[in-house]
Amino acid sequence: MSKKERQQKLLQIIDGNPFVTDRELTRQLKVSIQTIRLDRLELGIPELRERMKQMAEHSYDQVRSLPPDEVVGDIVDLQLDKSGISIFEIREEHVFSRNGIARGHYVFGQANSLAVAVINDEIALTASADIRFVRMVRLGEKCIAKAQVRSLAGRGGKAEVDVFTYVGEELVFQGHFVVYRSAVEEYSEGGNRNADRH
Amino acid sequence: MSKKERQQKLLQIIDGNPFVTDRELTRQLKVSIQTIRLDRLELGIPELRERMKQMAEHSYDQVRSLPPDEVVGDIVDLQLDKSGISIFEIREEHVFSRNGIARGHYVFGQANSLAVAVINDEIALTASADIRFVRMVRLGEKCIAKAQVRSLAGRGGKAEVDVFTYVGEELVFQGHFVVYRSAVEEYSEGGNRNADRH
DNA sequence: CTACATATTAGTACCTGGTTCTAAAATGAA
DNA sequence: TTCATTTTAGAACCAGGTACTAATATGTAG
Repeated sequence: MSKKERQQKLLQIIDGNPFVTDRELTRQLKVSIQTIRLDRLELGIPELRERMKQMAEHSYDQVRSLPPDEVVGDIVDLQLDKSGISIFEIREEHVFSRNGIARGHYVFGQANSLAVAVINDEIALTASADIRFVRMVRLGEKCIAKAQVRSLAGRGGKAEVDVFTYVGEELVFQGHFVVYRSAVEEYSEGGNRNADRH
Repeated sequence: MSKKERQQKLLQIIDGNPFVTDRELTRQLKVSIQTIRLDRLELGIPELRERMKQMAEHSYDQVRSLPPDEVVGDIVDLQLDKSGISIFEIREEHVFSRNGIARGHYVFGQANSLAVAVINDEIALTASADIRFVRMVRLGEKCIAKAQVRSLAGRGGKAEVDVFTYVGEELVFQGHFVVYRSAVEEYSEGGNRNADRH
């Protein structure tokens, strides 16, 4: 095996399992530990502990900045039981890698989260929805979802919410949501805008 | 400062910054490094490197188990243009932290992904859907989605797919999806079961 | 074949951030 | 005072390295 081949293999192994020590690498590549270390040096791969530290710091930053929270999208305006607006930017993790088109359930998720948030109730649950993906949404586009409460029964009843999602002037998604309110055990998909974060 | 107070403070500091070394802690708490280590021992707090390792492994597991990929759920059976079955287990990251109920767009996403995957076409795109959350899904429950292709127009036409999602015997979700096939630029939400992973 | 360059291996000293253990000193309460 | 608890000190050891020096292999061009 040539040096290049070995270094390619080394990259693969570490990519496949970043938690591998140099000692384990000597076993897999059948070269001395010094060679492994020279290879890492040439390839700019830091030592195991540094790799773990970077991963830990990265995930720590992510946890701080990206709370995997109740809502998809930022709710920028909310008039309870009336209307609401949410903004959601399509990033790498939301699209099909092949063509850069947003995965439907994110677009749906933004609308759904907003529909639930706009209903002023301890527990609001989506019961059903009628939706249309009007045009596909691409990586980098900013989706602005606007919700309007259409009808509103009393506590324990159902509310109807229409959501229209735009990119710029263009309509990309529309949905009609039926949301149940309070203590409804039969019907599913719950949420609460006041939910404790973390 | 009493021992208890100090240990409380130590917990706070490490919670606030898991990357702190014992040496830094001696400065902040004004006790010897041995005391810090005895405190960590009593409190069951592992050493810095172990903390970093755990964080790194945790985030690595998440990345592995949660490929921000084309499909939500594991497709276990697929008869193109006919039917398909997908399994999806509701985990921590899929539920509202407050009540452990699955967020709707994951349940939707499983069904949607399956509806798109079952259509035998380079690019299949969801055009619209009519869905109902029959009962809420809770943390730990395993959703089994079954898709049936109801009608199938030729290439470039539209297909209709029904998806029923069960937890055990119970129906939790049902959806009727209209999926467009091939080179349809107007209609959105795309996917391709053969898409390159990674 | 020889000479030279490159690649590989070996070995030592040293580093961080600890653990484990023993033991001495300080502190507090009965 | 006496005894228990708490705190500090110090030494040996560990993993998983870095940094450096030096010897040995291996390949390749002339």
